[in-house]
Amino acid sequence: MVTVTATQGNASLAKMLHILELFSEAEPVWSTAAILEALETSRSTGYRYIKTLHEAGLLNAVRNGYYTLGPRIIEMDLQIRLTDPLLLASHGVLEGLVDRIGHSALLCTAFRDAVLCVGECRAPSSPENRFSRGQRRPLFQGAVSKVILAHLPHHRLKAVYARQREEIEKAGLGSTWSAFRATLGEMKKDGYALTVGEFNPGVYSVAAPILTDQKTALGSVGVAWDENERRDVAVEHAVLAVKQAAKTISERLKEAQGS
Amino acid sequence: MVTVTATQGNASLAKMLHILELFSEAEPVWSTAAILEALETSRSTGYRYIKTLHEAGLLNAVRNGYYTLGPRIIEMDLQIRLTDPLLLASHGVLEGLVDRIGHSALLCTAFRDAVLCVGECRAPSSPENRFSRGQRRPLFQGAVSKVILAHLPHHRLKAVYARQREEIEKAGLGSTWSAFRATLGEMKKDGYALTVGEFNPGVYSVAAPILTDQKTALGSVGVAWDENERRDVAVEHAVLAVKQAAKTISERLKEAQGS
DNA sequence: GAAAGATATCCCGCTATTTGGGATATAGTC
DNA sequence: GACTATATCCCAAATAGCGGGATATCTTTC
Repeated sequence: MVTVTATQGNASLAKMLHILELFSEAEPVWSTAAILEALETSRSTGYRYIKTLHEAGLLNAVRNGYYTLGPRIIEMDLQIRLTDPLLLASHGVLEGLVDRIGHSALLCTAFRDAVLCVGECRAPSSPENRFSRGQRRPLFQGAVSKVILAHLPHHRLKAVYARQREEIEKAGLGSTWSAFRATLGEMKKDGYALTVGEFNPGVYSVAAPILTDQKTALGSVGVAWDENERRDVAVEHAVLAVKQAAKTISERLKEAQGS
Repeated sequence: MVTVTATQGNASLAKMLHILELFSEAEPVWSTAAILEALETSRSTGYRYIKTLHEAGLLNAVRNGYYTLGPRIIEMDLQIRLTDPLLLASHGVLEGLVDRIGHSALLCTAFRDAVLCVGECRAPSSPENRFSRGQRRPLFQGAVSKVILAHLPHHRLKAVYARQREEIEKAGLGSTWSAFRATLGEMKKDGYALTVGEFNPGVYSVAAPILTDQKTALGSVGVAWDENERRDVAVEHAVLAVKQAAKTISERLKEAQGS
């Protein structure tokens, strides 16, 4: 677990928010006692934090003294779904991709030093997978991630490299800054990324960047399919379709920006 | 807008969280300046709050000095979707309802003095409506709400009545506590609620409660259709199907509880 | 329906923490 | 690579949160 770094001065604020980080798929329900222990604070303070979060709707009391993440989160996610320009601009496009390629499509965006899936459209045949909205993915594996990485703004990229030099080398993206930039430059020139079995074994993935006017990435669109699935889809065809989809979304975003 | 009541002692904590309440469908993007003004606090403090929320991922920096709700919310919503017992227990059931009735189905739960939609399954013909996951609905209008209200635990109901006496009377649920209880008792006996055009004009709605062992509501399932849509579905049929669905979900929850 | 057992809130002096105004550093723009 | 706007840092003062214990509220049990 990554501890949220409270820069200075507002330790209690960050500490309170840290409670939200405790909840996971494996441990979705926390007792007050467990929260208090995890916080390493006095009973009073812990209860106060819990109460505040509860009043804000970010925590939900289930049975006696047990909490889960709260309903306000569900509400706020809807608020985002209704207003996120990226998501709105992709309406219909993902569906179109699925129709054309026959495999599941994904919409992603950068989040910290990772990539977050914000939209998806599953192919009819496709099994329930782990690529739903809200899924976090590593920044250095998989086509949707790599293609975003390649189109990150200058300084963002530099900051990422400083923090993740080791991971970047491990992912085979270059052992020096210039090698790293060269690898990404190649991808940038192609305008798409293709990976095989990086994030999930045996899974093909093709992705293209959604770009601003300044040619930096707002996100990416991609399709993925298992190597054991029907292979009659030419990779080139997928590349074209994905690039087309990305372009459509990019242009819609520019329009929305203008209005 | 309902101001979150900070009980005591932790005003700054609540104030920070209040920033999240600023964002709405109508105003999804806020400038730092506007946030600072809304907070009525010093520049330093406001920036600190924003920074803390930003570090927690609850705020997202878009362009220079402008924020939207952050990606962590999307992640946490997934975390809830993957673990919420109510939602998990309803998997397949909503789809079954839609197949049987031919109209859109809804899964709801109580939240503060309102009802929150947490799941939906739209009928193929059904238009994009406003009943998605995350939508808040009044507690005193519409079948899904009323049926939850009728099965609220004793003290919850009393508290609600104290706060919302006026609204309750306006909704025709009774002008005294005993009349209110009588109205709800009727509904409780029936085991379902039927409303016509309460929340949305011209919309029929049938709902049944999802109950615990103690016969208090964890939520409700319902179906809704426009009066102008195909009317060949007998209301009685819908009632039976909805009650059946609610029963199935209730039983699944008990099983899950036990294991 | 009333009592026992938990769970959460309140009280209030103390002191650590946040506060806030201005200077400074960073990021984004041209 | 220089400029403007945005965000962070610095530090003294004091406010507002902290914590230990008592109390109130809710839940369960008989």
